[in-house]
Amino acid sequence: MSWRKEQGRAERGYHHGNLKEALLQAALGLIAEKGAAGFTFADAARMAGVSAAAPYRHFRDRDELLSSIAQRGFEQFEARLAAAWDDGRPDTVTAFERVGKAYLAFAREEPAFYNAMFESGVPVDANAALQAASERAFNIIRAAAERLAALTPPGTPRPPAMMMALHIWSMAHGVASLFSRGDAARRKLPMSPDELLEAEVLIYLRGLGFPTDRRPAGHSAGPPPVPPEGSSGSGLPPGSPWGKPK
Amino acid sequence: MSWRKEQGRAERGYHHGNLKEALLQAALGLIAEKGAAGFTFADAARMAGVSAAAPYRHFRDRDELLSSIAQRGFEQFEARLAAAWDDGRPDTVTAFERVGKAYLAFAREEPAFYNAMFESGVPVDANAALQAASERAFNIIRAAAERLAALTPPGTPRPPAMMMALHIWSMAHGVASLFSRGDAARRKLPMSPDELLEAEVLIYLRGLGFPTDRRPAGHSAGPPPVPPEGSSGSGLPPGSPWGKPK
DNA sequence: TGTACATCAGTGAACGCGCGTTCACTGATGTAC
DNA sequence: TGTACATCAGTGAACGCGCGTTCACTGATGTAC
Repeated sequence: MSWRKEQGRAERGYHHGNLKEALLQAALGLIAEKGAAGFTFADAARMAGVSAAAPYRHFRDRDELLSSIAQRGFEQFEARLAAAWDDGRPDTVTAFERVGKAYLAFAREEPAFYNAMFESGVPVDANAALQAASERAFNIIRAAAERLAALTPPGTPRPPAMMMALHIWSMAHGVASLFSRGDAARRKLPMSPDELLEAEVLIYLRGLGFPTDRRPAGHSAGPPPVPPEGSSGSGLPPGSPWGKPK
Repeated sequence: MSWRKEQGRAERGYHHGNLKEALLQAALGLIAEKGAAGFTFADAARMAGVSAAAPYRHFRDRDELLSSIAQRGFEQFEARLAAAWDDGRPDTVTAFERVGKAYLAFAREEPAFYNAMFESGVPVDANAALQAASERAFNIIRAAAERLAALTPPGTPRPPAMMMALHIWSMAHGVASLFSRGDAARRKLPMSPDELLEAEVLIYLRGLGFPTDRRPAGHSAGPPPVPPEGSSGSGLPPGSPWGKPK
């Protein structure tokens, strides 16, 4: 067919130039749209404007592409969590809460990454680079938990720092995957996921002995305290979020 | 082929007798094995020992089968949560914690149902029966949260009961989906998911003003208090559970 | 009790489809001299 | 600066596969009389 060159591929030559990157981007878009389960290698090639055989020059198979995405996701995740933590400034509790929000924000804004990282079935130990990236991300939360642990008021029983890190992780993941993901499966809520998580973390911190309705000495304005009865979320229709239709 | 009758289908006649049920069971097994994403209609037929066309007599399509499973899952889930709640006996806090454990137990023991209900992408509002079933299940948690709310010591700010219900749900779901599912994607933990969730809930309850290291007056033995530093989980290798290989 | 017949729940062959993967190939790029 | 050549990144045709779905069919069951 002599029209090959004129057809769409006109702008680029025979070589794509940056196919690996283009495939990652295409896959990311497809995952955001249909979930990691529904994404196919062939589709990614098509979206990148390339034949179905071309991706094999850059990825052994579909799984390798998927785990590359997960890895990149963990790297960006780490960066965002680290920025939110900001080494505990201005104070540990404030920074800790900010990490929780950053977690949610990531899940909301990067549903494709989040999906590939936590819901695609890619085993974290599939390859060393992926595993290292995921460890670095978790270490931000762990470091934060350790600082928090060192600060808990004496007299209050508290779990090991590692457990606290896992608590914050599961709270954030729970809220994110039930209510904050970008796809259609998420449940409807009578409040924002951020409000929900923030209140949850605040109650948790209070349970650890931190005063949360008044900031630790030396810090003025912070996130609002646990919402009292009657604030957003109450007075709304009593339907179940598991069953809320629209 | 004249051997048709003698081959495998010998025990049953031309009619299966209970194909609908057999398909549901087959699908459940397949989902447990490969996840809802990897389950196919044809596979379910094969496992039920029936031609690929037979399922169409009982289900419009794959999605209808899947949402039937989700619905049945919510029904069983409700039953287990209700049994755990036991109308708040012997006391609200104890029963509340038992609900959390029942949640985890369900996720662990019925990964296929859990998957279909929460991770398969089946929209809860796909059909009225499914939605009703999921609502009934959530209502157990909501009822428990309401009783808890009515009991919170005065003076402690607390969120609406609905929000408390969502908190317990997301904690349980977070732990379940990260650490307690039956499939290969779950992360390794330096402690049991039950311990993790129990401590999390206890700290949360303490944050609501409940005394958790000593049971409310009138109740003797209960779950252990929040584990102090040094209990299970500490002193273990400092690796990240996101990256823990084996 | 027996028979005719309607209904029902399966069969198996066929179809179109898209995927993953391989293969010999070819156009483009870069480099040695 | 020019040319020969190796290397690289794509092509497109082909393959086998399993899935979803439809179709006319047929064996089994139940029921009216």
